[in-house]
Amino acid sequence: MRKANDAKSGIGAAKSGMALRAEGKGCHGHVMSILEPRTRIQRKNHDAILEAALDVFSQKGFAAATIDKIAAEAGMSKPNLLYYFPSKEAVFEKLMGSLLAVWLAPLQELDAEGGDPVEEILRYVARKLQMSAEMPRQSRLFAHEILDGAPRIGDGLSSDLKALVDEKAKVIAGWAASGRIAPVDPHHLIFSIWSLTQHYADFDIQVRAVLGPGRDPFQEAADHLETLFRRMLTP
Amino acid sequence: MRKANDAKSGIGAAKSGMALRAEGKGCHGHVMSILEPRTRIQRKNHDAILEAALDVFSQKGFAAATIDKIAAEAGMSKPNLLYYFPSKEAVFEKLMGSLLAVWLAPLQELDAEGGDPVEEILRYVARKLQMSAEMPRQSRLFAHEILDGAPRIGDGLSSDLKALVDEKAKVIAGWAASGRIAPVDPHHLIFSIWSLTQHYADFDIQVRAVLGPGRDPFQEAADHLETLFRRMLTP
DNA sequence: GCTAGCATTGACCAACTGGTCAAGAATAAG
DNA sequence: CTTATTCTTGACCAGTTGGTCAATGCTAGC
Repeated sequence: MRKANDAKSGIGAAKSGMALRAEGKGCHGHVMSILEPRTRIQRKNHDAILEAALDVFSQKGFAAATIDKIAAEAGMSKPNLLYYFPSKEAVFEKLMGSLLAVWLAPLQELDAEGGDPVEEILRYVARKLQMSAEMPRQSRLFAHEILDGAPRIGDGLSSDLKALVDEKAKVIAGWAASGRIAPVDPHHLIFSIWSLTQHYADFDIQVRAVLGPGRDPFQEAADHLETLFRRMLTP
Repeated sequence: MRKANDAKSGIGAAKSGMALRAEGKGCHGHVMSILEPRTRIQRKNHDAILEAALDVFSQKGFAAATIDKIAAEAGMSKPNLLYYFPSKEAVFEKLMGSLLAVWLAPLQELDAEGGDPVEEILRYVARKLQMSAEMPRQSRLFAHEILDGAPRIGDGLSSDLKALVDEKAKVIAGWAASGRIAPVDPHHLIFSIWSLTQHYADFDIQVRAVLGPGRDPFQEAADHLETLFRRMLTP
């Protein structure tokens, strides 16, 4: 089934050293599989491809996406896209890698020293919901990947992500132990926040269909989730 | 992009009348596109196909699924599968249609006369979580479809589903108005229940990766969600 | 055990997809 | 202007996929 990328770990492996030009030989193939684009035109096309890839991949997932669609969306031919990226998988992995940090930034900012812990968590919830509202494509991209069994993120989950969550779980556990928030399992609290906020991006169609026209899902969600988490966390 | 199935509404349209045998003419093609299987062997193969289809469709979604894989999983050849169903889409729609009722049954049972409203809702949450644990493939199947933009369920969302949710939202609103549960937006309460319970099935890989080995996600989730919703709903 | 219709499948086809390649167009450096 | 390098793409290829069809195996009723 799989070709030959079994223990390839996908994302994490992309940011190794290798500063110099790489493949100085002729070999017309793709210029910069790993390096950042150098010239003006390279940067433009590189960005256009990733933007188009976000659009296409986030709609129906990896399998339904075609490099033809991505290339068309980026305003270029398929061979031209493959001049910048060696394969469809490479585009996907580069995209995921470049988005992961942004996507996890709000959790990174969750800090032990931030005033009232309840407000600190509420701020995280609000930020996360705002990201669902303003970056639904990113949310759906990750949702597709996880739902597919994370075959391309792979170890990124059990290494980087787990480490970050474990770290923040300790902070939350500290708050709970000191009675500054109601007792709660920190990991599952984080799952709940992810689940509830991303639901409004990932299942947007369902939410809108059920609510009917003339309602603003994200505005209502902001109120609802603040109530929910405030009731849940206030000691 | 789409072939020619724009206003086709998918699921709802499948259960029209047409009791008789349909297509009495020779025409070797698929026996019962609409009818239930008649003979012993028809029923066996019909069921095997739908079971296999659930397996394959739920893993990577509609696009990544192939009728070859489904046929192999069902222990038959591709033409044989296409003898029972006219197309890949038909298999998918039949599957969704046959599962939708089961999937929504717990919500159907949510009743105004059921003792304490908080316990009634908690029972719904527990049942829904149990379904995620015991029927993760069904959960993922629906998740894929909604995430894809519900192109094959189509109107089912804004008609049948909306009607059911609106009905139950009224019940919940009544409970809130009479002070038997804390004030809450009924629609968003239902979204929260769906989101939190199905999260453990749809994002199972992520949950397990973050929790690490040796933990039981669904057992922990049961405790966590009971706490969450009890705190949220107790007046 | 015969036959009519049900069940099954190998072979096939057209459309599509990921990826290659050689040749030409644009561009930057001298 | 020249030219070495970078960009760009039409044409092409091999593999896959949804779906068809004619031929054959099988079963039920007689």
